[in-house]
Amino acid sequence: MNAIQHKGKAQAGAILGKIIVEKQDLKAKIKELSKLINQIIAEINKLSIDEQKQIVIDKWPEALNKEKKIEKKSLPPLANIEKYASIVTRFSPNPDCVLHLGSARAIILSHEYARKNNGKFILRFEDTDPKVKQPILEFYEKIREDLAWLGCNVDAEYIQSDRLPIYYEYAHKLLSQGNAYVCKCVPDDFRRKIIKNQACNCRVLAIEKNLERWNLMLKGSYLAGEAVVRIKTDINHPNPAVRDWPALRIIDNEKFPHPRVGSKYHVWPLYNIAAGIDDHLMGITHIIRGKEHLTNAVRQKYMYAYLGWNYPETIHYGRLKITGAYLSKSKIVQGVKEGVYTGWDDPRLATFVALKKRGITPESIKKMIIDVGPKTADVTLSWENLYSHNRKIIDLQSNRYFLVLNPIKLRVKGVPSTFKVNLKLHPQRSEKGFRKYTIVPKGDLKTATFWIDKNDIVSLSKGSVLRLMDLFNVEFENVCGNFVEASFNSGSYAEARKSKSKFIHWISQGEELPCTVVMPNTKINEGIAESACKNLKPDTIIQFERFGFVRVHQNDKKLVAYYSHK
RNA sequence: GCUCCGAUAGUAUAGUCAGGUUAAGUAUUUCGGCCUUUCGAGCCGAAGACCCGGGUUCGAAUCCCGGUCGGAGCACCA
Repeated sequence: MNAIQHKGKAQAGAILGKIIVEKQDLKAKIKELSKLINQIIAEINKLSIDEQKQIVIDKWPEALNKEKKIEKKSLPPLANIEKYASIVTRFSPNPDCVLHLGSARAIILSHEYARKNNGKFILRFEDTDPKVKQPILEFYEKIREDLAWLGCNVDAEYIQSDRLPIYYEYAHKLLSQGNAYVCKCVPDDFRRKIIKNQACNCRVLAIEKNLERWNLMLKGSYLAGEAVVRIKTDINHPNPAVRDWPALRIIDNEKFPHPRVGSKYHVWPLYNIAAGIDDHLMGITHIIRGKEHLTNAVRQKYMYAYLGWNYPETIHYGRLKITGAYLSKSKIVQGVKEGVYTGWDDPRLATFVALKKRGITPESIKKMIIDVGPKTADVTLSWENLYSHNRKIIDLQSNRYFLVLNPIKLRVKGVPSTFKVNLKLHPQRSEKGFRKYTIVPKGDLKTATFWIDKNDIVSLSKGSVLRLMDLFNVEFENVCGNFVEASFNSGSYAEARKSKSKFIHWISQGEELPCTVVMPNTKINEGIAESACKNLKPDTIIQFERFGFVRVHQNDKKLVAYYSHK
């Protein structure tokens, strides 16, 4: 058997492996077994491949039937599910930009894992930096819309800027325990010391002193930058970034008011204390976030230990990129602000609103992210992959229409009679109905006039036959000014197939509707669509045959569509 | 520089934890062919990968060590 698979030469190693798997008890005698196998193989390999085949057919006829199995792609199971009564995950964006493909992993994995395990999915806005990463009011709502579009419904929503008293309470607790201190050092001094494993002077202060400083902090006695609450960790921790991390700092609340709570607070929590406390209080069982947070987990575990909490399970996935698109919030924000992009939904961007505009379905994004899974390696996705997922979804639903770019008139002489055609809206689903056109030849020459694409007649010589799809065949004569001259050839589809004629799409003159298609690079294609497109509603995804899928954006006297992909 | 991660075809992923049933499975891509009144879909076929070097072992994609390359963190950002 093995010999046949390998062109008449059996492989000892593979056979040995197979036998051992089937009969574990032979392991002890492996050397003898190996010898035996080699002898047998030597004999078998003397035989011709046909002889080998015959033996197999005689003895094990079923062995040659290959079988194929189809597996469904799904997520690996979550770690330690059994430890928790129910699974809770969260997605926690800073509302400083719209969501984009880079966030897709956090959102879809968190949501998917929650749903798969009958758990809860929480949305938490992490808007605790009114200064450096200023939250912007419009994005709270935009993010909710993005999630809804993706089909990731949230079970609960929290906003951190509503929760400052909670963070204060725990800060107080940690200070009272002596597990945190108010540090008044200049950041540079602190850094210099901590790198050398030296505690700063504030670290050793009495608990009472620290609480006193904390009260002064809250009262507003310190200016921004003058004091910061630090969580004690291990001064000798190998990673300097872990040592005594900052938990709360002072921000000038007049200069930097918060968009939601204004100037109410000047002491703001930093990521690790806010997210750390919230994850516990909200009962998060599995944190799914980017690997840039790997050391944050280490930092937070100190705080969890002080508070007697168990740290949730974590999944730290790698960065996700897609070829040729910026997935950096700052670049997107800057580009939109400067007018480089037409808006958050500029087709060059990989924001969800842009993808939506281009007719990329949320299902396809979901499939792709689940396909990629939760591993820590960075991935660079290719658009082809996303398109392929999307195509599978929209191909089945999208109606077909004709779009003629580079229109030129085709005059067909000698059309023998009136043609009434029914063009299928979908090639595989005739139940979807038809587009109906009537072609009436005019004048003595019985002429019918159409719009066709200039590119379809470029290398044509006199006498070549073209098939107007679903209509009839014409014989090309010449190009005369703005017209392509042709004559009626026959109505036979079979003939066109047989002669391997080119099949082209067409629009009957008078049935045209101006149309522009915006490409993913913002280039604009002007052309005409068939009149049946008149009633298409915005957001509909259709396929222009021999061109590609597009999403209808506007349809008011002129059809404006965004190109998806082939 | 310090501290962590990671590396399977062009892209993505399975297999790695528990070494042998796998000369590496799947999707996409590309190329042939069939089919189809689209250059779409579908069907059939082909191409294409275990980062490198050592070690352990009868046997390594899998375990160990070293290197290379890539990424992240080292903020009073999240």
